Amino acid sequence: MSLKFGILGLLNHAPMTGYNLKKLFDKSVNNIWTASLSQIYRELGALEKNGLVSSYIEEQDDRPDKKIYSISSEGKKAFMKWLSECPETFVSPKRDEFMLRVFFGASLEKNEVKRQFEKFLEDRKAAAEFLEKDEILIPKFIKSPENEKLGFTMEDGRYIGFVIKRAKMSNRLLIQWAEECIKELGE
Amino acid sequence: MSLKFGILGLLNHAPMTGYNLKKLFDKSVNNIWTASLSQIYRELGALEKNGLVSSYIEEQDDRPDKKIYSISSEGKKAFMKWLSECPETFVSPKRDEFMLRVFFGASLEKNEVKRQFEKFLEDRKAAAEFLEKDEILIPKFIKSPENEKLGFTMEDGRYIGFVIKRAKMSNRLLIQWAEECIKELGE
DNA sequence: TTGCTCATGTAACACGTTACATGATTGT
DNA sequence: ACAATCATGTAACGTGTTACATGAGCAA
Repeated sequence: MSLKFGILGLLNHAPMTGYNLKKLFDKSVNNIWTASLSQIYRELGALEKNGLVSSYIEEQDDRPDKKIYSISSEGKKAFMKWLSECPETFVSPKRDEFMLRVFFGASLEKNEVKRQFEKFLEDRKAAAEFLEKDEILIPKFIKSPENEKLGFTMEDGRYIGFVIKRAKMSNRLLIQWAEECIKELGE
Repeated sequence: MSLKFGILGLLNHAPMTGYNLKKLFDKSVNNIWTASLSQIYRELGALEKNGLVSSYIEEQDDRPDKKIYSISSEGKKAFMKWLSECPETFVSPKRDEFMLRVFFGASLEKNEVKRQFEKFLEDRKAAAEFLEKDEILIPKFIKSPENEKLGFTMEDGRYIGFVIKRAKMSNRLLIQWAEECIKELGE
């Protein structure tokens, strides 16, 4: 239900192709919402049919032609409506495969569980490397030459900062949690 | 893909009906994996077709007859196979509507965003009440009369404890995060 | 008398994943 | 020589959500 609004929200900054949208998705909203290309194309088709976005073709000789999508005024209205109405529920569906494994851990040898936890830890530490080392910095994101045209403002930066902050905090927490679990499994 | 294993894992403790499965899901795996009744029935049908579970009917006079599902040896094998193979990726798909809102927060009035954050906070605090106040205690869960027959051991308790711990830690983190965001929006 | 619990499902729809197809350009 | 990037999609499948249908018993 929200992929729609993710797309509208990005198009609200600047018109772009489905392909571009996917790349922006991966770089920006990705911590929050994932989408595959085919999903995006399908959704764009549906949005166009409903008049929330419009498109035109930009021809290219060397590469496949581009189909550039823009948000319509209808689309802006729909986006703003969604954004401003406060949701009654804040819990989003959770489907965490690793946690399922942990839950059923007793059926497995302790050392095997431990090994899985250790791989999990590695994974989180790799993520930390990326998250903590200035790889994700709001000004960097906003002022990068590729994103310059996207019209992200400093005010956007504040909110993107909130998202990044949460990602960092969560990641640190997961590392701590995993370490404590491993320690408890250790003796 | 994992709903299947969630069901098999619970049936691995004791045979039960789809309806019971749903209730157990809600009480146990719910922090990790959500499933609706119709999903569970459909999945049980598929599992039975593939020989991973079997069922028999227990007739009742006052209430609708029960269809009780048990895990087969095939099912146990499949479950153990899944459980023991270490996943290469630990990131599960994230679709967090509230975070999407935050990401696009700049399009909204600051006070409106703040209001949404405050509702979010309330929500998390309500969850904290439940999580922190001994409502979720492993021994309580395992030794409750209703769960007695489910064959959860103390070893299960350890792992369920890990899950609960993470839920608590995450919730505390979210409260802290939301408070910091609200503070930053405050001035 | 209204709604919850028990207990089964079906059907339609929405959304997500994976695989396939096409084809030039650019970098290693 | 090989892979990645750019750029479009379609098709099939798998999973999740919502609504509907049935029907007794029990508690507020």
